[in-house]
Amino acid sequence: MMNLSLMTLNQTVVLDAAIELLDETGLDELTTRKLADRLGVRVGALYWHYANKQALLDAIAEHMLAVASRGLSANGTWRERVTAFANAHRETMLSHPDGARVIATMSTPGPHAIEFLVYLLATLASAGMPSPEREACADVVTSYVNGFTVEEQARRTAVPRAQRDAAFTTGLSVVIDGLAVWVSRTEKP
Amino acid sequence: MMNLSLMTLNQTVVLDAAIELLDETGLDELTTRKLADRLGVRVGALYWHYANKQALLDAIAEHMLAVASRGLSANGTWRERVTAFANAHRETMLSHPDGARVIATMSTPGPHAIEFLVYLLATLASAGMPSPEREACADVVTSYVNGFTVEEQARRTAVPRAQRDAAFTTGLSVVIDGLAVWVSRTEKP
DNA sequence: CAAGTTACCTGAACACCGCTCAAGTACGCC
DNA sequence: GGCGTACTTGAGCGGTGTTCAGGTAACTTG
Repeated sequence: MMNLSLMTLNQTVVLDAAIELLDETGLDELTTRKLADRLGVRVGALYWHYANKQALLDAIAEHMLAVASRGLSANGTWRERVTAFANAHRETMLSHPDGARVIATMSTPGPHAIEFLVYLLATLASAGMPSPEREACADVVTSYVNGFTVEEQARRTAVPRAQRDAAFTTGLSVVIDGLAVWVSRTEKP
Repeated sequence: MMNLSLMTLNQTVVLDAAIELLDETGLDELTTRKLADRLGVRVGALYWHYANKQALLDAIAEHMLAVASRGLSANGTWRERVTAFANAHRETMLSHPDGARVIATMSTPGPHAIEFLVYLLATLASAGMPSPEREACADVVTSYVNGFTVEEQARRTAVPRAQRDAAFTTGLSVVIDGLAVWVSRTEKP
């Protein structure tokens, strides 16, 4: 006896189905039972492959951040690289419904999440930013992107995409100009 | 027959009990049944006073922001006022367990939430910031504070409070320096 | 090839959750 | 005293994440 999809379950198959379901129905409708139905399987089967639902959501977040990391280049000025980081971060979150919530409520950052963050820290280091302030400055960027995008995606408002992009870009310029002040302040004396 | 607390239920009593329960157990344990137990009442009674659980959480958020607004003064430079706003925002969120989540997932901003935001917008206006950019700059501040504090409170990490305060203050300085660049840029020409 | 071990899945529950609503109770007012 | 309003109960609905003994199929081994 084989299941409907003629395919044994494994972590990747479950993950892909979960992402499909997320894309079609949003995070609130992503339940273990609906996921099991889609896979032609009973609920309990899922728990063989993922310890619990949060572990599955963490896997989704990891997958998203892996995609985001792929697009980052080591070339360009630090301003360009910070901009690329922030845009990739936001774009990734917006690429799935409730993607911002999925990433914000991630319980343990995986290797790709760390790699993603390290890119930002390395960029700030290359701009000459010393270490105690560097982490705080990285937090400014990630906090801004997170805060902006979570709210943007939570409100189902009819503000057109182009306008939201403009607001994000303006805000990002403010942040980067703030970083530039600190860079010049620490490299001058 | 009177209930245990010798007190008829009303919106304020329910709200106060909900805040107590939030303080003692956190948002995940704040359930309608536990709240009813605490009030010596059955679950259904709550729904006479609040349409649903989200309405009750919104009331908690409103109450928190009302407290936050009370501390804001109209005096000082725009930098001092933005700093006061950001500190009050964070302090309010940290004043209850999961307070950041409560405020971030607020469905409809009430009058106190609006009053709070208007303070920031008015401050930026008084600094000479013109209108299309002003809203984006306010978003930078609120997004940063939200993003920072949500993550700070979500991670139950053992980073000492003083260190988190320092990181927040450093990040806030970056943001304000960024705003200052835009202020001087728009008032000079 | 038979027996045994492992990997995976089912079936059936458990303990919760937010929410609804007819029926009951207590109160103030005419 | 009777009535109407304000509030609460009691019971239940449909949903959630999670558990686990027991089944089933496939691979390994003697």
